[in-house]
Amino acid sequence: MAESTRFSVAVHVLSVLGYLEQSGVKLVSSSQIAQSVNTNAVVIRNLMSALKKAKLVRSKEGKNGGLYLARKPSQISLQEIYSAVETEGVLSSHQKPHFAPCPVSRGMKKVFLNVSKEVDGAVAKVLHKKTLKDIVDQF
Amino acid sequence: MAESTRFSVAVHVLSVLGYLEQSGVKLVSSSQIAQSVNTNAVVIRNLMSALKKAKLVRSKEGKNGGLYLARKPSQISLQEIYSAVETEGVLSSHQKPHFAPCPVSRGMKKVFLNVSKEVDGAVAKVLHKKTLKDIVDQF
DNA sequence: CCATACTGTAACTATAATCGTTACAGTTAT
DNA sequence: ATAACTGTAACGATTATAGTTACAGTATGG
Repeated sequence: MAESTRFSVAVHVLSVLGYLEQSGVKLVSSSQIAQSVNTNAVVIRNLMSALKKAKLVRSKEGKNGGLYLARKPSQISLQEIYSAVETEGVLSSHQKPHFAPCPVSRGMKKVFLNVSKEVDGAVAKVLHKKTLKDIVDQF
Repeated sequence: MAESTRFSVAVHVLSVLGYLEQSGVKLVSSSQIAQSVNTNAVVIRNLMSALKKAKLVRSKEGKNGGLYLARKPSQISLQEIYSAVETEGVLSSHQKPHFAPCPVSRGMKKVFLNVSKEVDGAVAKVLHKKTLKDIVDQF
């Protein structure tokens, strides 16, 4: 499987919200955000669905509605964004059934999972230190 | 894009070579390895092509030929395996053209790349510490 | 020296994941 | 009421990856 770009789009989207918030804009519509990302508004709304579940954004429905950050950018870590939109870790194991006569084949899944967990932990540590504010301040 | 499983297959393949080497087996054919991974022999040979370029394995052609490790398992780090088979880092940025009027859109690529590099560095550090021997010893 | 069993690689097809689109129901402001 | 939004389902398009077929090249061993 090719790697997901959901995380990068999520960071982009939240950065737009954070950036405009600084300029006094309270609500941003999904189609405005879609313009910035250069994609379809529905793609943004689907992503927002995940970000809402993670309580990173809130929305106002109806006319003149839109999206806004649920917290201050300094209180949103990239790690939270990551886990909100990516279900799997950074390394993915192949999922073929094992070949019973081979001990390596039988044990591979478990062994790889341990490596995978360790890598995910290191990634989480890096992302935990960075907040959305750190990103927004660069614009 | 769905995430690549090339790394996990590469670790599996090299583990098979390392494991059998311990049992005195000098050469393993691509179809034997394919059985263990539960895939096609050509998939293995294509992967081996990358691993040969990285000088992690060698091959003997012709009848009774096969593949073998170029170095001892203790001298092969998971980091080397990773960079041999994965061209991109663990985080991938979306590649849409930017929307010129939006500063976030214009700057996003560069900003995300910095995060990406930092994450890749952390992953490399973890993988560098682990060798193929550490993996093989678990079987 | 020919049959056999391998590697190496190109070219093509199949499959699956993701993205994008259409459509429409629900909600709120004016 | 109408217009402008969000929310979500369903479907189609696109793309990445895996798998397959085919065959040339190479070494071994009878």
